[in-house]
Amino acid sequence: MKSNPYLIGDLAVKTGIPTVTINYYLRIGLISEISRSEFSNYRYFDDTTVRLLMNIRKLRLDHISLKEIKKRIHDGIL
Amino acid sequence: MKSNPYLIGDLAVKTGIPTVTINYYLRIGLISEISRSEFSNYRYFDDTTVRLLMNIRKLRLDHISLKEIKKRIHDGIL
DNA sequence: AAAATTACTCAATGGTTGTGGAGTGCGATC
DNA sequence: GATCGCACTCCACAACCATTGAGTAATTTT
Repeated sequence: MKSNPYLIGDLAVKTGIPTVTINYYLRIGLISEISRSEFSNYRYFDDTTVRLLMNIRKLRLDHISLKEIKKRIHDGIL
Repeated sequence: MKSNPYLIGDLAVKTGIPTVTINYYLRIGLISEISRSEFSNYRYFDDTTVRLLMNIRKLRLDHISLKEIKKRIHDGIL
């Protein structure tokens, strides 16, 4: 039972994080796509990605480093 | 959304129907999108659309008219 | 102080999508 | 024979997405 599909631009609208930053987070493996378009190679995301990004945004406003955030995600705290 | 998300190009790959034709089917209201990207305005589809298009393809190979197909869809036969 | 790291940010290239309008081949109708 | 409708098909435009390499300001490390 999945949720709504999103493309990267939708994530930006929903989270307030610019697409370039989200692209950066993808590049460093902080977040990842749910699946991909077979044809266009576009990345698909869903509501879990939105929630994760919102949490990341909060932590970043508290000056928590990306390394620490990555660790928390890996530890299942996020 | 219930199943995997698709963009129009994915539908073309999965059904063998060219994107231009799918676009035409959309234009005349034979099929419709499940939802849309808020940001890019791209159309999202899912597996129900894939199955519907495959049925349409079969009927079309049997020279069933689009009007008849549209009627069958409306009547819930498809 | 110099060098390195962090967290972005920008730019260029090439493929994808939406939209509207116009064109095409073909069988049916007048 | 000309016109009509059907079922596509093509075109041009603008916006979006993926990827890569490079740049940058601020902080940290050496």
